[in-house]
Amino acid sequence: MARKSSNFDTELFFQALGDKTRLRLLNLMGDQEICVCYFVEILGQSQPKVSRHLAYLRKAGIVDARREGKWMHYRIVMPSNLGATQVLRQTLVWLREDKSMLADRARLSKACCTPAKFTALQGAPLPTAIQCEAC
Amino acid sequence: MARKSSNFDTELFFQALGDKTRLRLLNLMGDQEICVCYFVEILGQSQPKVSRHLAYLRKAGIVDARREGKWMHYRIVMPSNLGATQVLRQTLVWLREDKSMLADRARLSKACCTPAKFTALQGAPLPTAIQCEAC
DNA sequence: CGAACACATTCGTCAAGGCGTATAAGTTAG
DNA sequence: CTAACTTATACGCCTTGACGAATGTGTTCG
Repeated sequence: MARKSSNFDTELFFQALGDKTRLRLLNLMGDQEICVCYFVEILGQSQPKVSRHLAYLRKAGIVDARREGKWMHYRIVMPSNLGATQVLRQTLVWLREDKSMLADRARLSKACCTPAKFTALQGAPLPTAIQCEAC
Repeated sequence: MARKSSNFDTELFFQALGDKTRLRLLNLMGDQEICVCYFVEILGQSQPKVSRHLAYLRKAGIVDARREGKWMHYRIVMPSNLGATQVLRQTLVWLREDKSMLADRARLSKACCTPAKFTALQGAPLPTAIQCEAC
């Protein structure tokens, strides 16, 4: 059940955006649905750390998860609150122009094109809806 | 001196927005410049608490202050980072539609029209650039 | 079944920050 | 100068949350 807009936690929403790792995760997701192992590989952070931050984003109503066998796929979902949706969209646009965020996405594209070079990603499902003309 | 965009602290920016009291302060400021004593009166919070939150907003580069005699006037300043500016604008639009935020602004208008009824505001400078046809 | 794998959660530690209270700092009036 | 006034800061207490390390949970495969 979707949380009612009147119950939306604005503080939690902004607090969720107030962390570099979480912003990087959101930037990597963009319009895609991404497997946790890709986050771990691209960010170079520990798996528990990534998982905790994803849980925080989920609690704030910014992302949602889907299980596919052993793998968990995360994607951005627009919040139940319209104002929050607008702010989130603007934030994603902002991130898109940041240099370090651009570098993260570049590494993700590379990993998607040549997953064989990333031993941790053997057999892992590719992000969906990725457009990579080099593949 | 304006802080360079490359040095802008994105985490601090969002963390500054992740507190109800600070959002209320930003909402009250809007396009105006407001005296601290008005914040204290309208929010019904202690003066040190209000002052601490204003200091946090200032540290995050979201507001600036101007001294006028005994009084301090605070106003919103757009951050040095363009993306942050866009997000902040969108956030202010969001707040404008929130019911509790609307009520805060209504109380501010009332206090501006009839400051004599608020003993704490005797002699305090009115917010500037306020449009109040009822006065 | 049990082992291997992907991910989530818990635990202990530590730093950041929110609050009330008290006090300091800056300004003005007398 | 002193007193009154407005605002800022320091202090102690407490909660939240970030981290690494260890452990738990859910799934697949043999």
